[in-house]
Amino acid sequence: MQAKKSDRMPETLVRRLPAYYRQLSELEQEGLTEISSFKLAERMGLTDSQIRHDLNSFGGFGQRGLGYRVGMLKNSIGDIMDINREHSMVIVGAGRIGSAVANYPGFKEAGFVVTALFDIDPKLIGKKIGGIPVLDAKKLQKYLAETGTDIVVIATPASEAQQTLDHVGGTKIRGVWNFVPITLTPPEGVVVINVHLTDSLMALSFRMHEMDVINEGHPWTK
Amino acid sequence: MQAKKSDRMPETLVRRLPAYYRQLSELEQEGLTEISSFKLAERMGLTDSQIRHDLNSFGGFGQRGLGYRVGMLKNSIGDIMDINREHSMVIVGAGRIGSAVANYPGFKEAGFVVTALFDIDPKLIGKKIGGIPVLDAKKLQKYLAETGTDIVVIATPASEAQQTLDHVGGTKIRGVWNFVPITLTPPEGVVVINVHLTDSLMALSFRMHEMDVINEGHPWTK
DNA sequence: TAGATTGTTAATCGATTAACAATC
DNA sequence: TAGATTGTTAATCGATTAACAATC
Repeated sequence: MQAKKSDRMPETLVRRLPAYYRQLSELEQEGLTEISSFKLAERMGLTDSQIRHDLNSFGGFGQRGLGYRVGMLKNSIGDIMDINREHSMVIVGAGRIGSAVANYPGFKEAGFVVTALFDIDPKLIGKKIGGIPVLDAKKLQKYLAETGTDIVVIATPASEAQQTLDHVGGTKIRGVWNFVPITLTPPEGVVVINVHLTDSLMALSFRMHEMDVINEGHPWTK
Repeated sequence: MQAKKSDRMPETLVRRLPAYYRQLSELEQEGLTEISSFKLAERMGLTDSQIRHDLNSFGGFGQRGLGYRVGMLKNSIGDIMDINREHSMVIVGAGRIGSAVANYPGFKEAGFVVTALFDIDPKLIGKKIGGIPVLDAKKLQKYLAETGTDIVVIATPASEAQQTLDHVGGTKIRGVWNFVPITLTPPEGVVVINVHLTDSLMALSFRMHEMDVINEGHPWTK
């Protein structure tokens, strides 16, 4: 049965889940064991009502009169996001973007481990980048079939990105993390999350410009 | 006069602006000179109504009966985002995150040029990373005062990020691009855009897990 | 117990979509 | 002109906020 789109959680809520997780980790490190929706809201710049609403869309995690247990809630949200286990990733494209991702710290400590890079360039194959071996891109499908890889990171030239995604569609991979700044069409049953860093910079530029426009009292439309 | 929050464009719309720009660039490369809201919507997975609505919040760029001029619209959206000029950036923190950003291609071709990295480590000061000089972090404020730097990229250890942001608040810098996975409090008059890559990975993990949960027919709440 | 705080429903707000007159 | 497509207002949809009974 094809899942209805309405079964999926709203994007706005999904973006808040990692923020909850991060905040709860910080509270845990501070040694706090309980927190109310009101205090959590204050720290995160949300409303208490929204937090209770968000959490209750996954279940009742709190105790009336007391609030939420920090460790228990963190663990529950970890279960919901399925990050209380290790995920393995491969990076397709060992150029500058792929190298930057391979060298990026923080993924590993969050439990996302890069096991291999793939490239077509014979000068790169056999080398290591950030301690991770670069393999022949021809062997990608075989590698994915033989290993329990969870996530494919796309870091190819723009011209190759859709084709790479289509290839991945033929494997058991169901998650793709795309760094290439183009609009991709995901194969059936594959989740694609885009990281468009240049878009993020443009949004920053817009907000800076918007501030000027507002301060000058000029509306956007004449 | 303090700008009302309501003067600011909705976040959902701001996230679509770079996507419009990117799509129009692709159309331009394909040699198309006109496009209707209907065809643009089809390519982008939006509705024609939404596109007209979005564009009209900045002005009337189309011609009834004809559609939109690709080049003209791209240029107009570029003006709105203020990306029809070069932006200069400095990166604070020349560790692994800062290096990855400094080595990342694509920013430069989008007109965002990194002019310097800053670090406190004497072993790094004086070196170059991705062709960009690493300067002494003590000289950051002076550098910002003397140059026309537009954007500060924060890539410090988590413990230093808020302090770095507070320092920046005392300069003429009004845009900060933060790669550190903590919740920062922006000084008055400074726009902060966060790039939380680990959050993005967690959202991917959630969506993959959600697919399983839906397919198994298990609701999130019992 | 009394005070506190959740879980949950109803009210509000804002964003998206539909509709159509204006006009190229 | 007739057909096409915008600009713009009204209707709808969905997300956020408010309110309060349940209960720790």
